[in-house]
Amino acid sequence: MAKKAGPRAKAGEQAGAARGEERIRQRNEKAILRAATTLFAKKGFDGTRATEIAERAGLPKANLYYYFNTKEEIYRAAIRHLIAGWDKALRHIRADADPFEALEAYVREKLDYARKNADESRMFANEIISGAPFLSRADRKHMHDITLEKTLIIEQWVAEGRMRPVNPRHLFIVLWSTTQFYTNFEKITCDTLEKPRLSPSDYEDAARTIVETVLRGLRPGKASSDP
Amino acid sequence: MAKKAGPRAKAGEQAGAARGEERIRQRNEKAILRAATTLFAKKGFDGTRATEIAERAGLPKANLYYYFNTKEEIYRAAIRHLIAGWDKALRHIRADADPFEALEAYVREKLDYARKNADESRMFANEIISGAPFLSRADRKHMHDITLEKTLIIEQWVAEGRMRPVNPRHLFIVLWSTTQFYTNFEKITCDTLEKPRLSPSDYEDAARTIVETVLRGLRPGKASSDP
DNA sequence: ACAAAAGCTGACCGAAGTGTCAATTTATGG
DNA sequence: CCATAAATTGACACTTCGGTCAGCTTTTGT
Repeated sequence: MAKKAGPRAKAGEQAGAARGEERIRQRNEKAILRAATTLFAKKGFDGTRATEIAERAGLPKANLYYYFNTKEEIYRAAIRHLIAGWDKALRHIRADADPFEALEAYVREKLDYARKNADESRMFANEIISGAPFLSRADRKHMHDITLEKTLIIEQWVAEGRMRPVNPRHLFIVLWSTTQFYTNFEKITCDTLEKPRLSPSDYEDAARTIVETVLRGLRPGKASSDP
Repeated sequence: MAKKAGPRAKAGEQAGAARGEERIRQRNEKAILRAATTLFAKKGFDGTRATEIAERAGLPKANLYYYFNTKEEIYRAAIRHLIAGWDKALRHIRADADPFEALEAYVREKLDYARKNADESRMFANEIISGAPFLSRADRKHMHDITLEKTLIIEQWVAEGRMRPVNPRHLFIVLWSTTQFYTNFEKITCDTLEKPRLSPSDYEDAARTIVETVLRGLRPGKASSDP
């Protein structure tokens, strides 16, 4: 199939007037994706109605289908967008950096990213819990490759005696889980902290807790393993 | 409304033949709840069709509506069930216990519970991410109260110098996030560990990692905070 | 200025899904 | 065994929702 969805779906800004070319299309697609992400995050794919997305984007429903062929296409576009931001924070993990400075920077940035992009973060979590039915093999490979690369750096640090021995894959899992929990499970976090909403200072407390528990446990030092 | 849903919805086993009283009803409700939990976990409330639940429970759809008035009622019943298991693992946190033995036992049991009740755990995660629209105030208060109680114990341990200073609420959040991540986000965990499925030994590795990072960081010892 | 392309939209359709019901069968208690 | 309650179910009513379409308006290039 694939018959309509606008006349020129691809072919970015190749030449000619770079000014406002495709301005309208870009603005509307962005509005649709923003609205969709918020709704998908809260209500999931099936729980979100095309009409709702349209309303939130300030467009009539039929207009949605001028830009996208199906609701699923909107969902996939949103997923693609958030996959692109996956590895941002990982750039701190460099072999020539100080392990603990690098890991702390990573934790703080990840926490910050989740806070500032709460909807994306939640939508992603939803997708994974549901078994990642819309993640392409390429998406998963990408995430996997990036992780593997950073894994090797951790192993190197361990080999150099700069950190305690640790399974780097599990370490990343622990770091992901903690940094995403605050945003993804905001409701339960708020209940626990007895706050109506999470403030920046709560995120600061979170960062400190993660650094002082998870990371401190990895600092080299005489073995105090058994009591 | 609320007109049907079986003749005797409540009034457990009060008297008379305790043998097979209400056997059929009990069996069927259980089958429905089990089937529903699995589906709600994977596809969310709106993504799950009443027909699917019925099929999975081995019943015709109309029979579902003999036991429950609405799909929402099924969902609520499932939620109620899993809230009941929330505090199981927390029983290890007792003031007279050794802090690290207690915390390790807690971590291991929580990990184990999540693994063995993956569907419930995922359904719960789904509910929270979506903003906990079906959690009653009482449910939330229950969770909050239990947590508060354990929080005080941690504070006592800190005051006695048996652990490093830590914000107990954040500590619990870190512990929840890590212990639930493996099950809730199984897909991403598998990709990261390069396994098709998680084996018990992977969970053992997870437990060890959590204990050796998160918990080790809390052991008292001379301050090695700054480099 | 004007033609062609892009953008917009109200009205509509068919598929699918929730919940209903009346009629039938099965279990239970005396 | 019979009467009454419980359990079962196929067929159906009603609604909602994803997606279409034909014709309209606006923008753009020349």
